[in-house]
Amino acid sequence: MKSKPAYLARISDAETAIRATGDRLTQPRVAVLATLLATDHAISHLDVTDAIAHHHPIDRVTVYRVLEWLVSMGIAHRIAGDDRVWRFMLSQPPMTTAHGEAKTEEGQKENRKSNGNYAAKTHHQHAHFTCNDCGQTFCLDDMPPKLDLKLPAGFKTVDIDLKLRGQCAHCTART
Amino acid sequence: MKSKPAYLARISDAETAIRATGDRLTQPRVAVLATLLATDHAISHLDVTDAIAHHHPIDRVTVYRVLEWLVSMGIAHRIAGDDRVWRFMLSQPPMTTAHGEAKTEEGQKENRKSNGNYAAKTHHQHAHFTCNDCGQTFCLDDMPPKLDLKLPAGFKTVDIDLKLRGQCAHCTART
DNA sequence: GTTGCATATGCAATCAAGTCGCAAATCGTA
DNA sequence: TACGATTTGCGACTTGATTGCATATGCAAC
Repeated sequence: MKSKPAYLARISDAETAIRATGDRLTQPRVAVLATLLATDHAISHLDVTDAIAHHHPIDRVTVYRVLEWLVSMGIAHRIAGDDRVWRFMLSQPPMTTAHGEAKTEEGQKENRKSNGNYAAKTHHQHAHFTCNDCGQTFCLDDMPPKLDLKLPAGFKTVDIDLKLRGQCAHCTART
Repeated sequence: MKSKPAYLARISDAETAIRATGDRLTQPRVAVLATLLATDHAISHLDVTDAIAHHHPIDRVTVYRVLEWLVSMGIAHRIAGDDRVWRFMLSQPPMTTAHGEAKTEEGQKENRKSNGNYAAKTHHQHAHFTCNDCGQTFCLDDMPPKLDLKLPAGFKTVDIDLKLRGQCAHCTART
């Protein structure tokens, strides 16, 4: 199915980004991050495992842990799917980097800083789109929607997740 | 903990609503729906099971199935939690009925009709708020936010889920 | 009121995502 | 090159949810 692993092309980008974190540069981390770099939609730990295992074996627990590490570094973020499976994708949607240059060290560090405990002031906001046909989840953070929303008195919002479902451009074109 | 099962007070309301579906009126269905009617936030199947089991034993599988049935009838809807646990609450938030009158048969029938396969035109929209402190999830459908959002070309939205996290009124007051 | 049958329930077994503990391997440094 | 801290891999385990099937139940026809 996956004849030539697409993630191989992103390995050096992945290495750069991982080195920028200051943590250890390991094969599994490189492979997982390269996989994320090579995709434009959110993928599950299983997707990651499959994509990599094709090329060289990797333990699923390791994938879980690397993914979690990437999230804690602010490099990736997780999305709760409707099938109660976590999906992951880069914090900066790869659309902006996939055909350009990899993330810079500064970018990573900034992400990292703002991550640790982001409970405070910032309204963290994400928007995702899941296609009912192909099941893929895309990140819409490029176009943050304006929300006009008033909460009941006393409610304080810290974090906003907008999840859209429908038909993606690709599936629309096919019908 | 739950000294007097609150759901008992809602049993006749539940019976009315279930009869309105045309399907069988069974003890488990009544008990589960009455439990949902008696709460103002989204609860898990386990919450439902516990609440009922206190009064008379019920199998957890039955709870799953009844909950699923309620969703298919359009009476309840499910919310994917951050802990990969489904939570359920009435489609019409019970705040509007809890201290007033139970849902009418007409209301139920209407729900049911619009549910079956709602893929078509309607933008189904839900807004939920989960408290980071107490963990409770509330339905904010009373105050639909206005969304100003443009999707990439070709994307068609059918369904919108807005999930907010923060601190609920109760927990805010306590701090 | 009784009977028959479709439908729901209860139980046990099973599935799958995700986590934990620990020994062995690996990375970066002294 | 060797050492020590960090990661990885493996197996066992947890837990929410699902499936199959025999039994029980609701409802309608008689």
